Amino acid sequence: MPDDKRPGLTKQTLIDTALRLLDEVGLEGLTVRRLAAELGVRSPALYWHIRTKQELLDGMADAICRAPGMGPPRDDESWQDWLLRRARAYRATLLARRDGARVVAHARSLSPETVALFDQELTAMVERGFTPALALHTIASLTYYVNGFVLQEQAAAPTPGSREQAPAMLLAALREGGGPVGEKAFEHGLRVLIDGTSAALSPAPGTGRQGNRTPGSTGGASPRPLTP
Amino acid sequence: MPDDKRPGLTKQTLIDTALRLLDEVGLEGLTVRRLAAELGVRSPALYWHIRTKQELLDGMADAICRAPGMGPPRDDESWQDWLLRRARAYRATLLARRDGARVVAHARSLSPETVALFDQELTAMVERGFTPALALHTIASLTYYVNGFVLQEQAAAPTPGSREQAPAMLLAALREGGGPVGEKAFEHGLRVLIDGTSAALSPAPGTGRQGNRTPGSTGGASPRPLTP
DNA sequence: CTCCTCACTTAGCATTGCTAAGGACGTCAC
DNA sequence: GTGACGTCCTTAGCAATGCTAAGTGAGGAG
Repeated sequence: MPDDKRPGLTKQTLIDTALRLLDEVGLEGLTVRRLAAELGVRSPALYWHIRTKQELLDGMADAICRAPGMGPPRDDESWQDWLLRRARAYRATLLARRDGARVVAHARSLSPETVALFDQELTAMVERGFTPALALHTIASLTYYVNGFVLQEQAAAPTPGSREQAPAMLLAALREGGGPVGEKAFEHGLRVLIDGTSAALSPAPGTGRQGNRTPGSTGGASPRPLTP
Repeated sequence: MPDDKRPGLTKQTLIDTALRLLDEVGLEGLTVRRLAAELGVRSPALYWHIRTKQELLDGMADAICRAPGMGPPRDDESWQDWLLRRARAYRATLLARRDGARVVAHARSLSPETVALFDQELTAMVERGFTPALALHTIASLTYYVNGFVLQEQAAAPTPGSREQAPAMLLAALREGGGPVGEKAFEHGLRVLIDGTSAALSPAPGTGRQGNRTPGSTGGASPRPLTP
């Protein structure tokens, strides 16, 4: 089906193969020579399609950021539900690939397509009552949280026996509610961020904080806390 | 004061010098040979004091994590003020050193001393009304946020001219309230996290969410939103 | 004085990202 | 046909990396 041009290799081919190879060998093991071998060519051949290895990594990060689940909300979706869904999908995408978080952390630039997708998300948020700056800050904060979270999650060598020598309160916390990573920890921070955003978007009456809302466009923003 | 033994070099000396050198040459430029030259020795000499370069990086990250401003709150400090202060100090510490965030992101383990300090923080939070698990999740979320934030902040090559070709809504956001990084963006996410934590700690009456609080120890936890 | 351990040296290995130069192959003008 | 040209890949190799192996000199213990 793919109406291929002449070249046997494409930048996109490199990126796809590199992502697949990443799962096998990890970021440390992802060398230019190894990728070339996977593609059946010699390593300098890759430099006809990419200028530097960093450019390849940027492409990989970009592909990850355009995973299914990202993108603007559906029309019937509240911004809370959408942000929850998006953040979970984003974490799942990062977790799905070995060293996925490290790859996006090392990326230096995003493609115009991804920026455009991001812009659609901002637009949808503004339609739901956010100011542009508030929308940007909200989605940025959420992204930073997920990045930092999965980065820790994937960096954590389980280190068997570390739990035994944990100090008292830390040990109590571990016994009570799971570690600092994992599903429960992620959901906690996620809920805190969404709840806090609700408060920032439409401050409760009487708290006297000046909301920087555009007056008169209450839209679909609802201040109710989430009900998990 | 330090009762030095014979050796001219110490693991601590390596770490301190490496941190100083990091500001000069960045993480990419921080090679074992370069550090050895800075210390006036040949590169294999360092391997008498460290097992691997990663161990050096771990030590550097550990030193960063024990910067001034970290550690448990003062007695007269509310947990909100303390978390705010701590998060700001943490960000400032990461920002102060070139590639500071990348260094802690690459770290694989923390020293027992740092874990103990962390445990003191958890204890102080429990004294202020948190459950151990809630305290752990809260401080972990905050740390992930700051890590992710500064990581982005220090990765951002300013890319002059990128603002001109930004899509409509993104451009509006940039004009309105500053970029996705910087002081304003950081403070926004920080406030959202603290406000959301207040809600999680003592849910507003009537919302019907089951708080996992230890009943009867309301402590110093106050549900008021922050007044910036 | 001898021995031993510590702390460092010289020499070098395998691997890395990347470059330089060349060569096979197809297309197109003439 | 044929030569010029652009595309895409090759072989060869460079400088730099983390790290290891083996040796060396200094200083204390006996």
